[in-house]
Amino acid sequence: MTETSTPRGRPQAASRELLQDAALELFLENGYAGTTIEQITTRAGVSRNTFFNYFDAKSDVFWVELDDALERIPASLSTAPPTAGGMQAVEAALLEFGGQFGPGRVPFALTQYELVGSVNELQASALTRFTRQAALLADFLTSRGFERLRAQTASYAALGAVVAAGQAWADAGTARGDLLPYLSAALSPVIGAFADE
Amino acid sequence: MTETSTPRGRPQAASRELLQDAALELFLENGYAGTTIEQITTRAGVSRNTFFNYFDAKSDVFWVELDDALERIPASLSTAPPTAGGMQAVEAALLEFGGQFGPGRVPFALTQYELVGSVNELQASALTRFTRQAALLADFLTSRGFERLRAQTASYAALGAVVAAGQAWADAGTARGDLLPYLSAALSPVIGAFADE
DNA sequence: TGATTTGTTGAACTCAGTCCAACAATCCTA
DNA sequence: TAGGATTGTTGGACTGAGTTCAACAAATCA
Repeated sequence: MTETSTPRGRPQAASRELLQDAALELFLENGYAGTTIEQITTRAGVSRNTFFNYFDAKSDVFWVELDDALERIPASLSTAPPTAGGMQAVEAALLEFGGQFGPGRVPFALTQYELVGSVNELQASALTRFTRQAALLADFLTSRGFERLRAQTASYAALGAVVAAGQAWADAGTARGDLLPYLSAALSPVIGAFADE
Repeated sequence: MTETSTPRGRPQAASRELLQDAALELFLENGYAGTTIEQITTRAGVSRNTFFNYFDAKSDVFWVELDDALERIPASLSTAPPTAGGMQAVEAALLEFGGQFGPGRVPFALTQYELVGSVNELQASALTRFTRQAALLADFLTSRGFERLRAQTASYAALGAVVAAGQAWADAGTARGDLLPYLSAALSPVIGAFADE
């Protein structure tokens, strides 16, 4: 599977995890905006530029956990039976996505989602992710016979539901149980609206 | 209405319109990313810092026309008869918003919406606007008795429809007629899904 | 005339992100 | 055991948005 033999050149002095740990610590101590890339790399024991060997942007660290979960959506979509409707497949994929989170696993981005409202970099990176996923869903839906505008609208609406559910769940604080109930409640009217092809 | 008497201190050397004209010219000539604030202010005949007396960010110029139209939404919402459903009021407000655009009036942001995908500042500023409007709609819907999560989801979905319609309309190129048909097509399933209170 | 108000300017600064050339640590081959 | 190739790290210089602040300029008002 993964590369087992010893790698070729100079060994890595850092890793995504190392930098991520340093960064999240600092985000908690000084806030996202109050943390510079230099502080992150200093704590990780490498130089500033090395950061960009592992992440494209400071904001990428903010989203790592969500990104990992988002990555599986395409695979999840492709396992949908061709007999099921497009929207049902989307619903299943998004519920599978949401099923990964619970009281014991709250992605950092969600615990701090108010930040997205106030930090430019986070807004930009949030929208990047939203539009990427929307394009993914919309392509899938068009491949299932949806007309373009309808596919786009349905995708935006479904992802909007995911975001709303995530925020409501995060707002629920320590009392929150699983994300799933929030997600399926938010998703169901949207799926229903676009399901009848 | 507006201040009629002569203003007190030093007269303005610039104006939003002056800077906007200079900026949009340069955006067309060199692209958004290829235009610096300094170039804008130089063309407008003022100094760099003066730009920030009139706009909070370079990206604000990109959205001016849309911002102007968005400003009227709260007023539009408040004119809705209390007898009408919340979603009907939202639909009416968004259609009124969309009704302002046609082949003769295509906001700059829409003619160049692909840019939003590639320029960080534009992504951030786009999401700012999206969330601001969403908060507005959600507050309105909660005031009409919607439960929070439902209000948020419906707001995101409705605005998603607006965005999808705007993009589809922009994609239609010179052949496009009014925005309204696109908008009402995108909006109708969403309104229907959340209408039955 | 001088005080007040409002707007403009320049300078210095922070920080994310980019680019590039020098260098360091490893493995592989002869 | 010495080269070469490979991979990663580092430092330096740079761009450009956005912020802050103090100095200055142009107007009105008393």
